[in-house]
Amino acid sequence: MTCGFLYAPAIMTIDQQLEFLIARHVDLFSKEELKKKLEIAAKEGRGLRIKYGADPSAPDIHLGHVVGLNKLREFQEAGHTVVFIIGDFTGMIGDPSGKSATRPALSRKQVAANAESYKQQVFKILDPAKTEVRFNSEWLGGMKFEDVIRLSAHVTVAQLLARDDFSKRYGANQPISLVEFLYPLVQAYDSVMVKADVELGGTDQLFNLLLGRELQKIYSQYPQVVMTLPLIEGLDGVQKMSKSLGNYVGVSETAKEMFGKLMSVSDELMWKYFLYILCRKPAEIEAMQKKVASGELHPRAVKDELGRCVVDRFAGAGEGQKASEEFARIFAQKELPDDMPDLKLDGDIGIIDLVVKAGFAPTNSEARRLIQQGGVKINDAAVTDGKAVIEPADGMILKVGKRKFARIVC
RNA sequence: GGUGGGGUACCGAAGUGGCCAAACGGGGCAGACUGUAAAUCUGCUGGCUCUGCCUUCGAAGGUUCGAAUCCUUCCCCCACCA
Repeated sequence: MTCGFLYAPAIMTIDQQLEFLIARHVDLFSKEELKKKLEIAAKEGRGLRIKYGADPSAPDIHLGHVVGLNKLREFQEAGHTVVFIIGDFTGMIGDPSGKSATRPALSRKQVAANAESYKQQVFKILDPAKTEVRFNSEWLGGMKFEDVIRLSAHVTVAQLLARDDFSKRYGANQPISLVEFLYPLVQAYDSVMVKADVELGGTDQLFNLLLGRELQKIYSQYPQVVMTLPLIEGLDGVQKMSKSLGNYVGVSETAKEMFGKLMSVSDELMWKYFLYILCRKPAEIEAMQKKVASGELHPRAVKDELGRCVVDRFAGAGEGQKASEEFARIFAQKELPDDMPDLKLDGDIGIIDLVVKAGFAPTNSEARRLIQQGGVKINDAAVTDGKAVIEPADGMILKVGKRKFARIVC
């Protein structure tokens, strides 16, 4: 079984290309328009401009982003150009998001640093040669207040309140800041400025993307095609994958971390990952599901493949196999990991101090709890007495919980 | 500007003088079971030199033997009406 990513065949008819490009979408406005755009582009011998916006405050690209990035890559494979917009202007203002605390405003320097990190990660998926990276401060930074007012005149409050999360929050007496209100408008204006043919986003972006169409019409442009892709659930299987919830797998994590995290997802969820992260064909996934249902294939084996393929793709070819083997040794055969941190000790040490010194508990109280609950082991034997004193010996192994190890060195 | 509702631990939310380090739920952590899956079950979830002590309920003062709870001042948030 190869772990190859699904790329476009070299030559496709317009109809084939259309089907390829709209695979896995949730919303699409509209298929006919996209077809028309593809035809015109083909006739004129150019590619379409596919817009995708990114928030500059989160330079950790994770599998949730990959869902959209995969689609962008597919557009590139079909000969189109991705316009990757980093929302640095809005990031510098700081966005008071309804649910969480006000996001900190970022400095110019931070934004620039984040952008670099962004590119590095995004180009694990996108083709740099067919990507145009833009910052929206380019056009927003020079706007006068007068321009802002003119822009705002195009949209009504009722239109904005039509957005699902706005109307919900308004109905529930939740605050909505004016900045948030302006956000969709700003994003829509970006579409005008980059002359987007298509804009891609998560399903939560639908309203903003559609507003882009409206605004483009007002500015006498041919409106962009809007396509949304699903927001996949994170490791907990319930909440959307996001950095703030900590339920994500980052594309820049180590092979070991990625693999371990993927093995902890639920069986139901892994199929989604096969579809949206690895872009496996639905028929292929169904075949696997049937085999699992009949008992012919163990779900663990399927998940192992998922882990190997994802790791290979983001950490480098061959890394997946290594991570899988290491994982099997540690958790199935309960052996020790290849590399674990050394902990230098000089003399006798209380078990609580040891756990804290190793960095496996933030406070003594926490360490005490872990010990009392049987989560602390020295050389595979649980230490449950908080007063125990450890005489260090070279090569002694401290294990806390299931996955924290340290080797003691004297 | 006016009216009303609020600010409690990671989050939501009870508590309105002592039985409050603070119910309950979520999350998290540990243990059992496993495929480090899910589900389930059990325990823990402020700190410490831990049968006790210290700090915490927006902030600062005050009343009281005793305050998250009462009083004063202040700060902040939300909705509605202007």
